[in-house]
Amino acid sequence: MPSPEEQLEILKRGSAKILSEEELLAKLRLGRPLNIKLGVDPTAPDIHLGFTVALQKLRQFQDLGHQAILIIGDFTAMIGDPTGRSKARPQLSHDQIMGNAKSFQAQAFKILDPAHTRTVFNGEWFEMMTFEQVMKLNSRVTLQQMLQREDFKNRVDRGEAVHLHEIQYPIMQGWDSVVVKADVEIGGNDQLFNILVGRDLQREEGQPQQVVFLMPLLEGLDGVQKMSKSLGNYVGVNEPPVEMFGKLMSISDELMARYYLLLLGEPVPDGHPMDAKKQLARRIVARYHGDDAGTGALEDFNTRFSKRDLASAELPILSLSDVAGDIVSAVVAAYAQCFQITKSRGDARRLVEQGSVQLREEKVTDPKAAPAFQSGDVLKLDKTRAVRIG
RNA sequence: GGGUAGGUACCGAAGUGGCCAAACGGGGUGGACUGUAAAUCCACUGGCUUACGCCUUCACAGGUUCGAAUCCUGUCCUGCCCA
Repeated sequence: MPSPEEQLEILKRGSAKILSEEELLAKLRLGRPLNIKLGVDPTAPDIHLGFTVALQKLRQFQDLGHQAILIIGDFTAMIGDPTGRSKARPQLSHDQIMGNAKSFQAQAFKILDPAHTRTVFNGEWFEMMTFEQVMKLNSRVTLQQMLQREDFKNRVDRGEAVHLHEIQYPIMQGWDSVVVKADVEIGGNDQLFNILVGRDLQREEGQPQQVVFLMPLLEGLDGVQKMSKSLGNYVGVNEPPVEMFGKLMSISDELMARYYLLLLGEPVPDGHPMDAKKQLARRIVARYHGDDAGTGALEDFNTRFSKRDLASAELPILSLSDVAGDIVSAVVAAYAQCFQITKSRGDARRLVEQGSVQLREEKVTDPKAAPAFQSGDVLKLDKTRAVRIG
């Protein structure tokens, strides 16, 4: 195992902020595996690339001999982390949450080392807390402390509702740290406040305080807001290779530089940005689906988009019997059958009228058209989707 | 509890009896241009319909009216001020 000093050097790489490095070094010198906490709220069934930034750091801790503690916030998910939000999250049912939690764990182990991971659900301790205990916990935090938070303060200033249950969130996250006796808590850059609350509570409980270990936030596909499930601007690690590849190809050059840095830990290579982006996409697909899938997705992309050769690309098959009738019906059926996307006939008609739909490489712009479909025909729906009639 | 301002489509926000499926902006989608990039330009953006039109929608439930997002009553929710 590397020396504490060496470990610190390794761990510092790619981090946004550590409070404090001295404390971390002192803990590393204890010579025992540290408890490294990372919390997740299973508010969606997918882990996205943004979250992998923290997961990868956690893995790095593991590789240095430390113990990962993955907290699944089944209880806190019901509240929802208000961090950075301008309004309260919709509350999820417990069933939804547990379903998400399950697939979540599976995905997390694409990155984490299961042998050195302890997974715990925070419902374990929150569900049985008495109101008395809750009040006691609450008595340690003041309203003013909460209002120091930019997002709460903004909402107050703008005259928007801040519900009391939202204010509980940081306290609960902090209590998690007490329960698992965290030595270090990893989080996104916006988690400073929440993690500091954990330190406060640990001190109150007479525990050593956790080190705050913040990772940069990865921007979502829009390049502006952080990658998040609820904003829909994310790339899930479980997404099919082709989709993942496609999403990554759609990012801006500027964003690509961030992705290189945060996901691959290196700068953008020289050359045409498009080639750099293809490499980025290939490597990330390979990371979660294997090298073959990465190469396959790249090849698929090349035939499909670079060469615009839909005919020889692999396409979902839409049965000939499903396309009886006019072109609009066929488009609706294609979205529904092959992509699980519900389009209204109005939507489909618009696509046709605006020149998005092509049959056998020919634009079909008349919604009334009822072309004679044949087996093997390629029906292009929009920029990225096409099906083969089979 | 009292006063007061509000609750409009994905979001923000107009509209205060018919011309409202509802201005405008953002977002989203499609097209042109490209590198499925950015920027830009154009179009579309409740459902059904080729269309005329029909249906559902302006917190919820009733009511007035030939006609309601708009008026009345009740209910629920939120901000602000007071207690």
